[in-house]
Amino acid sequence: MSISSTYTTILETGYRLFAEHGFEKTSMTMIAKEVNISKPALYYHFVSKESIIEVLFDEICKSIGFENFFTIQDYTNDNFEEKLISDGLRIILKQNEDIYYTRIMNQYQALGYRNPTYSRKLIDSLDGFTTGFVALLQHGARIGAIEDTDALVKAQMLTMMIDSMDNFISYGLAYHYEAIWTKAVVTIVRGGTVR
Amino acid sequence: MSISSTYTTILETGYRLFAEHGFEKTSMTMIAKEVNISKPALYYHFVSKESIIEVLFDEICKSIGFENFFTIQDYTNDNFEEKLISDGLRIILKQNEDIYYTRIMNQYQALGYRNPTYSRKLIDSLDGFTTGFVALLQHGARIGAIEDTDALVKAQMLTMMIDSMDNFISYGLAYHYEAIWTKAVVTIVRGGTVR
DNA sequence: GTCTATAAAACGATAGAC
DNA sequence: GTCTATCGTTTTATAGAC
Repeated sequence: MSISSTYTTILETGYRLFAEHGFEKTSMTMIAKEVNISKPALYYHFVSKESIIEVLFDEICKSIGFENFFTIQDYTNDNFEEKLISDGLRIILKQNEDIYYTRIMNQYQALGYRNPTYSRKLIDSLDGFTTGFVALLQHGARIGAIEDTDALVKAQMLTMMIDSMDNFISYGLAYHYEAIWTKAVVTIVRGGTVR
Repeated sequence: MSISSTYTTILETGYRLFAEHGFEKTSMTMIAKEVNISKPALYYHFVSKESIIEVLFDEICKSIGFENFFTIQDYTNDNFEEKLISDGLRIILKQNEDIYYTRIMNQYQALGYRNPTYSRKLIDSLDGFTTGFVALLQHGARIGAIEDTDALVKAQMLTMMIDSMDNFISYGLAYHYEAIWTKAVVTIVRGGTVR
């Protein structure tokens, strides 16, 4: 259809191959073969393998913002706890639909250890979740749905739980994620001050 | 000293280089140069690069058992909560001492996605923590230190929190880990049943 | 935009001497 | 146990025609 349909196909194919075999073990030859073009044609669209990896990362980053999963205005005194539970579970569900996501992110985390460009964006994304949860918890306190204590620590715990659940799910660990997230929300969000 | 001092040096050097540059970007030439031997000398001690990575993994796995951090018998009715907190914080402290640890484990996790030998051992290690926490919580309930509810879910949450804290610390995120772990222990362990 | 052909470098691993 | 020298393969990337 579009004049850059090849461009998109390359990105989609790269996403899959990178997740399956890893960045290093996925060669430009493999991608070209899978897309059914020659290697120089591939280099026409992307100046290097690294640039495919970079563009892919930016695309992924766009889709993982806190606001994509939580809309603070929709939280009321009546639905606060149950909505926080169900919205969190939606994230888990989304990861179950895309088995490649966490495998790819694991590799971007590794890149981040050596390249600040990647770590910066990953940290920003996590910060976005923490900041979002803080705002959500403060909203909850304002409307009288929850206690007004330790918002930052609670938000950091929720961020870590979300991240960790993604990780464990992608590894095929049969944990009780629904019960875990529910308990996290119920006890953490309700719970009082740390001594 | 020992006849296999070179063998040990290779492992230590490999650990550092693999953490710094990654498995793929660390070549046998680099390791040989850093150890100050030739490449064939390196191949005398290890039949392949993969075998260095494997031996390294087994060494690491030995040091991350639940029992290395938590001794159930030492938990009494008086010290239960505070000991669980301090023992957990000891794990965090240990990771701060070895900045390479999480970087290496991140890569073994990636290997595990494609090789069951690695994922099997990683999952066993996590299972060891969950099983250990269950036993610890049941012990706590038996001696009347905590409520006797949802031991498995609580144990899974604690395992995930430990794993996640390691991860976030290694990424340089300045979270309130002490407060987070304390709150996790206090609210999760004390807290009642999930509705 | 896509192709065939190829360059240039790096890699894992080995032969064979000492 | 360690060396020099080298093999065979694969990699990223490009020159140049269409």
